[in-house]
Amino acid sequence: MTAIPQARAERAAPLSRDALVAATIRIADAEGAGAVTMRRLGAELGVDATAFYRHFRDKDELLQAAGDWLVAGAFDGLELSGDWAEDVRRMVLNGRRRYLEHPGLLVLVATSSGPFQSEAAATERVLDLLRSGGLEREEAARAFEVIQDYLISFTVADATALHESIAPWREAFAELPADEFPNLAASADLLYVDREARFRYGLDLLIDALDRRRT
Amino acid sequence: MTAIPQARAERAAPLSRDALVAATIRIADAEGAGAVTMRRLGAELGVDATAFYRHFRDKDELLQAAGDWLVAGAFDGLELSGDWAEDVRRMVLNGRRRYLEHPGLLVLVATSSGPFQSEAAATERVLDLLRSGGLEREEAARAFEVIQDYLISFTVADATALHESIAPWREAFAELPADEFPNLAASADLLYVDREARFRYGLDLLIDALDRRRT
DNA sequence: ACCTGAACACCGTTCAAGT
DNA sequence: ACCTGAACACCGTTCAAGT
Repeated sequence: MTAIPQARAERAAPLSRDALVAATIRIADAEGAGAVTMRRLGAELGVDATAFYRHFRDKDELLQAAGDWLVAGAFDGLELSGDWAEDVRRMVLNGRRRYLEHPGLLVLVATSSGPFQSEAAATERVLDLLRSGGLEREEAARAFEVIQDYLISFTVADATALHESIAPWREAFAELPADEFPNLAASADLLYVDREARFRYGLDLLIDALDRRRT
Repeated sequence: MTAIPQARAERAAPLSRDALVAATIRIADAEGAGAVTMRRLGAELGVDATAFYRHFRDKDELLQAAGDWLVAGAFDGLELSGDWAEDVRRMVLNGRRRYLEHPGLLVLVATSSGPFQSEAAATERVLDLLRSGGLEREEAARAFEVIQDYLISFTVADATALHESIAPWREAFAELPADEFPNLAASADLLYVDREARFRYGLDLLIDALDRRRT
């Protein structure tokens, strides 16, 4: 399976791993991570909830497959410029865009464990870029880990926050006495406004520092 | 409530919000985030599971209170040096240490939403440090957000990973053909080894870049 | 070979009844 | 005023029975 099936498959086509993964993507996109249950999956595919267990050992194995699909597309549409720092930036932002196209699925998959098959190829590609710019072996390995964690952790948090409002923060901070919280009062209009800007700011910090560590 | 009660309170003391939060901390520390259920909480305190609802509206309100306690201690034991970059580093590492003393609780609280009361004071203190070093208003606000997200996101991921082995990653990568994944093969011994080193490396990248943005 | 459906051991939460 | 206990609407998963 390489693309998301568009049609709502209410007819009872033959059940398969791919059909279950596709239904998972559809439900997570439309109704959020919490909506992906065995019973919901069965209803989506016109099948009993427990038919699932003919194709996957348990729910975690389904999430592995779904996560594998999500990560496999992390470089889709990526165009490199030849400039090292700019390309690291493009790679990360491309992955982020891909993941935010499926926020519900991302949140769902984040609860899963273990490595995805497609992670090996992704790791190889990022390591290749990092080392090609002159980052030595150990530096590249650590940079890879930090960049990966930064991308995944922040984007999962953003995907989770998509459904809840950030208004509670702003309201809670707005009510605080300015004499007791002077810095907070002075910065209140800047906090919790734009999660995309926050992500890019931190990413630029990381890349700037890495850029200076190249030999 | 400012300290963790040590005693296993099997006797039926009068139920209260503090007693429920203390039991939550104890259970999460000892048995993990998943063990904190209404029925388990009731058993811990010698009380019916539903007695809980006399003191909290729902489970999320309990997690808010527990998170508030956790964040309130983020600066406990912190000693500053007077050097700006070193102090930013100490602040973040102090919070991380505090959170990793209660990994189960951290994971549990991470599923909660909304701001904690103690976050205001913590934000004020971090903003104060950032601005005192010469970071301008907007730069300080964004730096605060990135540092906060970095600390929380990475540490939650580490706390989650504490209970699962990282061995699957290393094994999966070790089996890959070296000619197809040359960079991965060359770096396999460096990946997924030390999460603490990874955290500090990324933190140093962020602080280095911020240090150079001071005026 | 694959799917069904009852069943089990769990969740969080509500509400009438007890004291 | 506070706690109990049955009950509800959910979970993921197992297993014997169907076709």
